Amino acid sequence: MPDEIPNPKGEGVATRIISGGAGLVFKGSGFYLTDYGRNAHRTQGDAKAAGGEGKGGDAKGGEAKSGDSKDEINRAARTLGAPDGFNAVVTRPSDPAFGEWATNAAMVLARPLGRKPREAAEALIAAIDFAAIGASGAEIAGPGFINVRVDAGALARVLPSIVAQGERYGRHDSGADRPVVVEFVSANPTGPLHVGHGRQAALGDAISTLLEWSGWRTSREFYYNDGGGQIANLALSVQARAKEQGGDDAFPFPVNGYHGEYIREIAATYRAQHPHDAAADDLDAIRRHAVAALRAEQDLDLRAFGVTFDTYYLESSLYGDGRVARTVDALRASGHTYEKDGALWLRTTTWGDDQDRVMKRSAEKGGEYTYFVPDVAYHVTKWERGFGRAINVQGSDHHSTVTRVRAGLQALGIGIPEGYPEYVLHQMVTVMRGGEEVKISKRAGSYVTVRDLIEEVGRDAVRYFFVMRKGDSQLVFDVDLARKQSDENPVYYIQMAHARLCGIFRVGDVDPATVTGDGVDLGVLVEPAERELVKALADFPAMLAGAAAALEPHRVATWLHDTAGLVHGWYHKHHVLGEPEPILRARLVLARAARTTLANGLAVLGLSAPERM
RNA sequence: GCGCCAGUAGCUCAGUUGGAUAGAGCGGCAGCCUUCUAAGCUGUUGGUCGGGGGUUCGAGUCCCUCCUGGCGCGCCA
Repeated sequence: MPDEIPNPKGEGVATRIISGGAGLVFKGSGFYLTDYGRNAHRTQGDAKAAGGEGKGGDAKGGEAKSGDSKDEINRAARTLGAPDGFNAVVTRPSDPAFGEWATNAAMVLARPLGRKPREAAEALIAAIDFAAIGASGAEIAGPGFINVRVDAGALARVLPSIVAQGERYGRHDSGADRPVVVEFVSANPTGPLHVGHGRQAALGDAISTLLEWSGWRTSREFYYNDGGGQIANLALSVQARAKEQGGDDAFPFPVNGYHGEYIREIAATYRAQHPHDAAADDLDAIRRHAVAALRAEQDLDLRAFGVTFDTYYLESSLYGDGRVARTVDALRASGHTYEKDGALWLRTTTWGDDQDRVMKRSAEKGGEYTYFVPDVAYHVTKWERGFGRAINVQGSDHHSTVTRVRAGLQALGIGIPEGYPEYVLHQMVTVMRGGEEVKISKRAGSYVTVRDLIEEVGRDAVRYFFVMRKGDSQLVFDVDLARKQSDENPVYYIQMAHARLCGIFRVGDVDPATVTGDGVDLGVLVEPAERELVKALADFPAMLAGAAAALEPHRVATWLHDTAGLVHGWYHKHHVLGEPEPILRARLVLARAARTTLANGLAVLGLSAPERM
């Protein structure tokens, strides 16, 4: 039965599907058995305790959202005879001189309507109900763009809406409370977490949060590859070090053993805690000790990083409950397998793999299942646990597994969609310090761990640096930059913007809770710097929705940095305290809305929003 | 050889899914502290968007083809 472990966030309990203490039982084949049952879904209903479904982007009385503008433009276009498939593109122009909204609709319509672009634009402008979308006017620009203007009062009507929604501003419910499982980190318990795992932890956690903000019922899952040769290798490595420490230098160190310093430390604690095995002969006990020690280490790393999982799933449990055997039987029955050279193969080429894959090794190779069989069995459990959507965050070095896991699921023919699971593959991380690359080699043991980074530059900086780039890009982690507490460091820049906004209320002795925007004339927010800031705040929900849909948290990081820049610029150029009453009151509303929105963005990335720095 | 990803300013990277004069940060140069945090702000410098074709009103973005780099291509996980 699963252990219940406290969730550090204090939001109920998480369930892990491994036993805490003596659950690992060595089986002759080299695999492990746990007491895992079939109750992974048991606490699923609690998983979203902190989430909830948002009614996001309440546009009532606020600036019209791009979706509303688009609907109106499409409606107007149809009155002119636009073709059925027509769908206007409405964007926020980069140059404020082009207004608050722009559409290319007239240029796209020109051909089907048989008119020149600018003529089509004139007709379209005549047909659009601008009042309905909160616009004060429109003009034709360039080759046929229609630029829509919104006056200050209408633009700023979004601010009271932001204040009213508070911590919920930016949430929406497109996920409709459907369950999704996000698997990430999934490190073998053979060493501390390295920087690659760190990127995955930051990325996976942010993706999970993004999905929660989109109304998905998200479950974070950690899969332990605790079977196979790697664990045996770990045990042998520790044994060799233990014997060495006991004075037995003749014992051979495994050829592919782990050379990290942590192996010596684990060997030392083993010897201290197992005085009856002074000769270090009990390989089974050594293995259990090593796995427990490394899992504890990884838990500490994750805790330091502020990442919490709802479920821990042990590969070994798949053998214990017969899932691997059942999966193999089902695949055999599907007719997609064959025997060759004494091994059992799956015809993965049917689903686009470049070669068929071995499921079960030949007798002379040990007769065991290859890793991908439990992988398929594991993903079947995701499906059977009710996760109609599954997202795997992995390093790009695992991309070859994508095709074969999906192929295995398709071969089973149990109704799992072809694109299941979805994969977010991230490129490798290069760590730079003092202008030189720090080599990462797990086997060599001379690599940078997640905890090294956190201790050196702080949790917030590590998390931000890991999500500020698109996962597809290789990431250079500049330790020297991350540890700087200055304007060169983007995470401090963003947090400083938030702290400054808080400072306005603190110094002015104004209780933010009293600033709601009720009865305040927001039409006085006419300065370009504040108009730009208002627009950035208004775009927050759409930006979040886009980031969630694309599974790209770096968009949030980019938005935060851009918006922080707008805050700093506005703060520097315009004062709040000491201004005439109408200006003061309106700017306090802007300051509170900006503070709330920045804090929400920081929260999505798992970053703190300090009130003073 | 095959597959996936990337190539944008001196460096690190964005670029709203095909739109207007390609943007930030850092670096360089020149300025701003009796006013809500100078951990900040302002100005400036800097580009054959890897090369070449193509698609169309319009391409950093889509297609083809080369070049370069990373990661994979096992009866390892």
